[in-house]
Amino acid sequence: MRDKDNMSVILLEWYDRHAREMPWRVSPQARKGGTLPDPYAVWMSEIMLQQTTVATVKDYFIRFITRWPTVADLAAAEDAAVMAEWAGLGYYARARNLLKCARAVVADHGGAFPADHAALLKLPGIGPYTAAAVSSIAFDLPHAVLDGNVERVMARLHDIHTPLPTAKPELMARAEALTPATRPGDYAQAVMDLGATICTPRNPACGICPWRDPCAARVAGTAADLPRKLPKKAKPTRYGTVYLGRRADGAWLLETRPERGLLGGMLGWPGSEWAEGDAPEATPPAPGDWTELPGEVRHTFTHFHLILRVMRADLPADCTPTRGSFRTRAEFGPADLPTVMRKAFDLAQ
DNA sequence: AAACCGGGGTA
DNA sequence: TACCCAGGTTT
Repeated sequence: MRDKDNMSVILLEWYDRHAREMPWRVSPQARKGGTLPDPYAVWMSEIMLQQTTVATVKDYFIRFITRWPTVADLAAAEDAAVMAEWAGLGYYARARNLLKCARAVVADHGGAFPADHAALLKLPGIGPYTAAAVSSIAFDLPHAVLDGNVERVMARLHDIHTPLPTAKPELMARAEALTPATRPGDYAQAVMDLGATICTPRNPACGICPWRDPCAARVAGTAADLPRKLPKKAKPTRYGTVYLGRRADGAWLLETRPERGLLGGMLGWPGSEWAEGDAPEATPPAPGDWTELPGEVRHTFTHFHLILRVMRADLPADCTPTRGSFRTRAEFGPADLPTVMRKAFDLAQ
């Protein structure tokens, strides 16, 4: 029962009955018939799924694949069009690397994703996890995927109490030891599905788990407490000011943020720096009768909380801004903004 | 090795 | 409101 081949067979039998439908996925039945998914679609979905839930990704994936059906189409896209389509999904470096990677696949690989794990790893935005996911799911090569789901499943299956990230090499070794030579692509998706639907962070459904018998943590009663994690440090709060200027024709004064750093390459409102402690000095991006809006914008990023004052002004038709540029109603919609900037827009409506 | 990157869901 | 989740890149 604990034999490696039996373990994978048991999980694959469960997956054959319970595989979740996803727009980028080929069913286990179709895969048994020899159909493999489009590597471009697998890659696109895996980039979007980094740090992001399936429910959120689905709509974005459909829009991207519909608008850019092949990697060559994406490689030829305008940078600003891709960034606007990505708005709201977060971690915007992913979108910049998405384009870089598409262009590298066209330039260096003749427009076809390589199957080889090492070649995938050299592409922008593709790390160990994504390289293993693409080579296993799209090409059925036996590479072990180790995402947060698999880390949790392995920690529980083997009752590993070492906290993350220290435990990562051991969890990887366990994941590799279990990866089968037959149907490795379905196996990779199966173990991640198991973590997402049965072996969940809280309240794992051990009673209906296909690996219930061999699971060491279920026997020890420690499943819900694993994996252990090193404590994280508290988030500081930063303060800042943004300026929402509107011209009589309805155009808004916006700026494109620098390529690197927070919200890199995205549209935003001109404003002050964001700093801890006292609110930093703020200079309007154009002369005008600026008034502070009631309320404030609160937003939390990965490593700090942000509180923004929002200033509003109606600007003259001949306004010459010192920062940013006007975008007409046709050139701009709030959906093009990252969430924190859209919150400021909502406050002004 | 540690810090830097958003947004959504749940309690 | 507070807390949880989670790969890749940069420094």
